[in-house]
Amino acid sequence: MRPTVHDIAAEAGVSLATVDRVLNRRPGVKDATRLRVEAAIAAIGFVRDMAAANLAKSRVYPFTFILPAGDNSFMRGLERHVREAMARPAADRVAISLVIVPPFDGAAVARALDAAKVQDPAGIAVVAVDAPEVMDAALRVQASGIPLVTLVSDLGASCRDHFAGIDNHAAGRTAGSLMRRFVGRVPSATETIAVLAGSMLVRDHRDRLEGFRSALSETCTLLPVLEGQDDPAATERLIADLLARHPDVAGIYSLGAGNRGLIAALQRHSGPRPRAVIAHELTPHTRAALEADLIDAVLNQDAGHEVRSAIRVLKAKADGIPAVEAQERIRIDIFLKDNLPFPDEADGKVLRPSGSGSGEN
Amino acid sequence: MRPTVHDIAAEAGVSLATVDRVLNRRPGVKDATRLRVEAAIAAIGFVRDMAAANLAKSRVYPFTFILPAGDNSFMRGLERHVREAMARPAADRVAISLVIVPPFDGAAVARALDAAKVQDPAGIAVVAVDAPEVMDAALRVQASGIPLVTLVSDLGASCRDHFAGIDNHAAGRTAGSLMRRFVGRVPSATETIAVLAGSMLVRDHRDRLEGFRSALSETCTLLPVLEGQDDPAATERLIADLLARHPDVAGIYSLGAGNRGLIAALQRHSGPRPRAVIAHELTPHTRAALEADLIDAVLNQDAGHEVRSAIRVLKAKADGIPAVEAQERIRIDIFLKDNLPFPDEADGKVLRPSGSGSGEN
DNA sequence: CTGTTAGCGCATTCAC
DNA sequence: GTGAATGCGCTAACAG
Repeated sequence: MRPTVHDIAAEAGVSLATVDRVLNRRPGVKDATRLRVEAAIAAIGFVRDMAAANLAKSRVYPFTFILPAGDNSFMRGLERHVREAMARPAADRVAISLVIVPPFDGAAVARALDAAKVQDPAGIAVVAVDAPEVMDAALRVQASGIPLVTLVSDLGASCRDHFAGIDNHAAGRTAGSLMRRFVGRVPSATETIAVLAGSMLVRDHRDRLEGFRSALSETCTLLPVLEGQDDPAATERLIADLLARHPDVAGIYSLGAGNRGLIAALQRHSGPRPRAVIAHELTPHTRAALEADLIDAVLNQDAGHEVRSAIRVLKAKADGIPAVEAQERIRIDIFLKDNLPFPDEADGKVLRPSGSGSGEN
Repeated sequence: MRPTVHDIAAEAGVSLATVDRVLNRRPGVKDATRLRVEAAIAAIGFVRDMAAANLAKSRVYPFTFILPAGDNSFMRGLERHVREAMARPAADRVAISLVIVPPFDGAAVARALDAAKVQDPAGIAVVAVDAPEVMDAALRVQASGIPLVTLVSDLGASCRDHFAGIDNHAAGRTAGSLMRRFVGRVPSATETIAVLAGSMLVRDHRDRLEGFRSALSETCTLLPVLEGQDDPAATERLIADLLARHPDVAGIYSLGAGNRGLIAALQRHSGPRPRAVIAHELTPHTRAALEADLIDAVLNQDAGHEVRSAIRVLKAKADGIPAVEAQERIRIDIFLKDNLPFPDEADGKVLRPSGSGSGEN
């Protein structure tokens, strides 16, 4: 049997209450006593049973998550993962309120932040829009002492406590590397590459573009960036036009959403498709396109990981624990047709089992 | 407040004990009563607090892990993750005994299995060697009612309850796809590709080779498979010889271990290196090689995920819960220089935070 | 400053 | 078949 608080108490010759005070760094213990208890803890190698502690505390962490509306598959997947976390409050003693705001609407996000603030939750997670009014609202949240985490899309580092998302510059570089390799090297000829973004107004898209450019450097010729506003219809028109105008385009990098439009355009296109098509986020659409050989690679951020990480960080911040940033880094997954995970996993509909997580998986 | 067993008891007009019997599907309850309790559970939407349940049970799961010795970096990483799990028994009420056996030694694995069996643990996890005596021992373990999980390298499906590892055929296909793309398409010319394996006697290597072949089909010419026995020195000789003999080799796929030898040979080689080099498992060596542009891509299986998954499955089996196979699938990670995770993560030395795991992750 | 006591939500003896 | 009582390891009122 592992040592318990009783064992510490016995070893140190004090009562449970004192042990608890020392354990939780609470005041009201003479230094000498504290030292004795700490010695006892070290001596018998005590490790606190967090499950029991949480049970006794019966503390709940009220968190607010703010997500954009719209039919963006990735965002809806994100929402599903949040709802999943809401559905098992048992596991982590978390009570999440979910707020959906209009997409790409800084004012709406700012209002939602202010509204959340007055509820005084133990923490807020928000898919940020890179606008001044959002930053102001974020600063107000922070000023009121509520931990704030940005999700997927970041704000300035000074306006939030943590960012739960991928390194978008690295993602862009990764896409660039793959593009270079996939397009192939035709000696002494630079290839033409097209980039499709949602909007250069959001930070993650800008970062990806920059990374992509830096990886391709002078290897290829980049056409002017197309902006589809993450809208499938607009995107389809842009891509159809591109394919018509540049039959020789060797690769397309879609760094935003609206991939349904891209896929539709590729499908409708009669000529040979570009040698390399790379997109972001594994959704039912991009998955199908991978399987149908319309897309060659998909870079993905695991929405489930991001949500769970955000929750862990918010809890840590709420408890005043510094939360090891390095451990909460979100990976950039690369998926080809051949290493697609099962639909349930990345894409998924299913809850995790009783155990822990992986992390984690 | 979430409903508790007391609420059920009140709602159904029975005692806690009866509620508990129904909850845990134990006999000794009249059908009519059982129905009433179940109705109450459904009515108030009760969900059992597993943390509290485990606390009350104070059950511990004694598990035995059997791993190969040797200086294989991947295996040592695996061992580190097992030790990590041993170090925090608090989290999952697991008590792991770790047994290290000589590598590639079927007889030793079989002996270790038999030795573990007599301890009567709640489950056994083993990095299998594909040999008849191991299968026999596995069957003996299963016959004695102890759940058995193979880790990383599988045995016949009939000899174990679960396999915690990647789909190696898919991994081979993935490598093949990447190889095809990385080598580039030189119209009307097939390229020469070399495959380096550890040994065709282990199942995962065979599976990878098969997948690789199927993905490349007639696109490339595969040289006869080199077998380095996962030994760096032998591997280095093989590769040096290969590079000398086939200066035109376009790609190398290293599907086993011993990558230090491969890397050393590439480093020493004076001429241009093959256009594409793909290896398995992210270790300090392959990571450094990726960063130094000696290797182009690394396929990886997350050892930490595998260990945690094995534990989850063993616990589920021990409790008689069927364990959702689909949720325990291990992903095939693709790493390029550009999307390398931080050292601590895949490669890592650090423990996870207090929270759950992402996934896991 | 320190100790006593009563739970947190659930499982498990034992009586009835 | 069913119920009352006790405890898992820890925290949080209260007393002292």
